[in-house]
Amino acid sequence: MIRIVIAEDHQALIDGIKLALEYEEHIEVVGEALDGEMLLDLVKHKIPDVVVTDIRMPKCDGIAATRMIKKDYPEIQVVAFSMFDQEEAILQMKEAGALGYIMKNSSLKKLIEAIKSVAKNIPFYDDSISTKDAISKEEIILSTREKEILRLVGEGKTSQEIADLLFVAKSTVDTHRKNILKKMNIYGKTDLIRFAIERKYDF
Amino acid sequence: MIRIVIAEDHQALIDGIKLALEYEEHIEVVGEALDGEMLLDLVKHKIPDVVVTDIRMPKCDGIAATRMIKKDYPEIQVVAFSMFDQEEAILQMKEAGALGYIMKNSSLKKLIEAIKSVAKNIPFYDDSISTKDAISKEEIILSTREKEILRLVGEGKTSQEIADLLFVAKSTVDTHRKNILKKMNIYGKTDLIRFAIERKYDF
DNA sequence: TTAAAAATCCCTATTGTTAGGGATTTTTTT
DNA sequence: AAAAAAATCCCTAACAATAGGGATTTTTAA
Repeated sequence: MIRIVIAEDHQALIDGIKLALEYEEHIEVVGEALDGEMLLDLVKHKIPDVVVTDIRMPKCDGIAATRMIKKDYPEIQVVAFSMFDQEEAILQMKEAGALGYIMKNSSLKKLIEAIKSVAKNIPFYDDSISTKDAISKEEIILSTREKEILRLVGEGKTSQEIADLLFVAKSTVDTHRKNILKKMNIYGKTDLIRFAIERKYDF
Repeated sequence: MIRIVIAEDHQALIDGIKLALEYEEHIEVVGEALDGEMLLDLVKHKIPDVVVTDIRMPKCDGIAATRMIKKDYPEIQVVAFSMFDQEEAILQMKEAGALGYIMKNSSLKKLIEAIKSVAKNIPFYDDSISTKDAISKEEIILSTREKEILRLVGEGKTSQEIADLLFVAKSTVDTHRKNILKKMNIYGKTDLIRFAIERKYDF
């Protein structure tokens, strides 16, 4: 379980991140801060595994906060989440000790990848060539048909409805569902509908 | 169905908004723009009902874009989604013709409320007193127990598991589920698990 | 071309949810 | 105190999904 703290000026973005992370089983948001001061306070009390922080923040900016965090808690990894194209900020953040850097145009999916990556001590710099091969990619090896069916499952369709749509037998759809469950290592506890809805943004 | 176009500098925020709106049956995202120029182009081609736009954007800012949109398409309503505490921007946006204004610290839920509100021609200014009573609130009349159970359903728990947690009989949980379905007017087509997951952010 | 992967189909059994009908007790509101 | 609302419980039937086992055909890649 990766315990993270989010520091971000914009509540809406925090909401979006939390919404995306809510369905990540291995990532738990243990705190959120709206400025650098709150962030440092939170880190002290929660001791998270990963800190995701905006660079521009009120009271104390992300770079300064990262420096202090890395000084007191070197084992905590930091992902810088910048809203701006500050190229020099990447360098400053690297110097401050951030292991991940996400650009303003990155998707939430990338952010999640970054969190997982830095948690394993693997750097993740988006839109940079230097570490592209180091990106943690646990490729989902679903076939085209399986993805198609998973999508339809996520849209709330039943096996019978999917079968009718794809002109195949219900038993075929059921078999695909079974194989998807196996590939995804979700045994019993949850059903595929939930999984499909939760992972919808990940296709 | 409210057809909307989102203009927003930050892809991650667009992702978050789309994620939240994906489960809003009455709102459809028909386009997204990363700058003001793209926005004006999109509006021309898609003619949406509502435009959600950031104020600070490359090429052409949200205020200027709003002015042009309201000039050519006065029936299109605009929700300004500002990342900054620019108090003067509210006035400028009002003058430009925006009917809604969401502050940087607003939740995505508020944004959805704003979209629904302006689509009905009702102004929505977050953190302002003037229009607070005009907020569109289709209150969900679920009881405390029902909300509690809906939340647990959304967490992927089965009726039996919920029953054990709440120290009641499974039949009680089932009855609550039935009543929730009735109150929410979801007959057959979808199941409650889906509904609960989809509305999770709305509690 | 041959082996591997993907896609197709069927069977049985169990569990879970929906949908219909009941009913009683507790709490809240008028 | 009486009426309304909320919460509790039970029954049956039907449908849907999971889990286990099989099997064949078509595609793709080595």
